[in-house]
Amino acid sequence: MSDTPKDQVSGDTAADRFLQQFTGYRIKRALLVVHEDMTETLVPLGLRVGTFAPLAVVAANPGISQTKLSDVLKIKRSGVVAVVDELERIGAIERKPVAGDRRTNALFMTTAGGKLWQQAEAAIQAHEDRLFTDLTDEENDQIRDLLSRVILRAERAKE
Amino acid sequence: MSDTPKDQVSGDTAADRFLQQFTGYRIKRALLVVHEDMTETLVPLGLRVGTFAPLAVVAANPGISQTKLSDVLKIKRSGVVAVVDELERIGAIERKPVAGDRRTNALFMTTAGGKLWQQAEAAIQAHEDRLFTDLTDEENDQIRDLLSRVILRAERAKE
DNA sequence: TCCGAATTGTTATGTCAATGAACAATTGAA
DNA sequence: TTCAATTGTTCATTGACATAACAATTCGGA
Repeated sequence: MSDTPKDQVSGDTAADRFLQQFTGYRIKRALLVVHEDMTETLVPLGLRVGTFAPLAVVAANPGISQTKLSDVLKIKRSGVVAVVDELERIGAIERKPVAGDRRTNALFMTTAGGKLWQQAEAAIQAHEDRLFTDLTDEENDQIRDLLSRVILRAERAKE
Repeated sequence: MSDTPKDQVSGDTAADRFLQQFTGYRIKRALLVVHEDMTETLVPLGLRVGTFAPLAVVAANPGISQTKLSDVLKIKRSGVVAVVDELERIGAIERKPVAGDRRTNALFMTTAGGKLWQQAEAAIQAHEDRLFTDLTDEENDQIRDLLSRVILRAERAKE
């Protein structure tokens, strides 16, 4: 195989280019690098990729229930339990009883959690700026719009 | 919470819109729906999302080694073993010894595998056309170009 | 008012994709 | 020739989910 004698940048081979004809594969690869960089960004804060989104939702929706959270995050209620456990354990949020319904937990951020969220949001904003720095603002808007349309369309089709 | 009384389309709440300010989250959600639809598309062919890409690479690179395959797919050699096992078990590809090197396996598609690949490629092409039908050709090119730049940039930064 | 159905959070268990560490066989290089 | 590197492999583990069952609680209709 003399056409690829020893290339460090293996993302530039003919085989790779062939594979990237599929948009789905590109999305996967893009998520891979984003996930990796995001993980490194959140480690110093004691957060993970899987706890950032829940924290964001609770920050924006004080008193949200776990079921509602599972709905927003598109994960099952059983999965929410572990995530809320973790965020509660590190003291970022807390479960509180709800007046009219003893089944439900209302999720609130602690004051420590508020500060943590401020840092996390700034860190992730910087991370995205860094990763997407090649893109103009217009391109950034475009890519987000296109992704949204794909998501909405597919979800509507599932009904 | 009277602002979201009972919406079936939970992807349209304020909470969700807030979360989607992060491009990384949109990518994740997009991959989720793409992955789901792709799975349904491949089931009738006896393939999975995780076996489609390897099959594509072997189709385009007859005689490729497992290590090279792991390099192209960005997964570890140990992970390739299981995938190649599966593709060999369903009779799509086969391991063949290499003349000059008794360590290496050369991967080739069987004739049955060739037909399977033809069907799979067509099915996935239809799947992408269906999912991305809202997008013009130009937008499709754009989104792929933008994703590529994100991927290349992030991978170069890791060196 | 009462009783069955639905909802909420939870536990236990499984699955799927991928990783890391160790290993034998083989090859390459000093 | 001998030591380092490479290839494929096994095994144990992880992370991020899903499914199924369950107790406690609430709701809705006879």
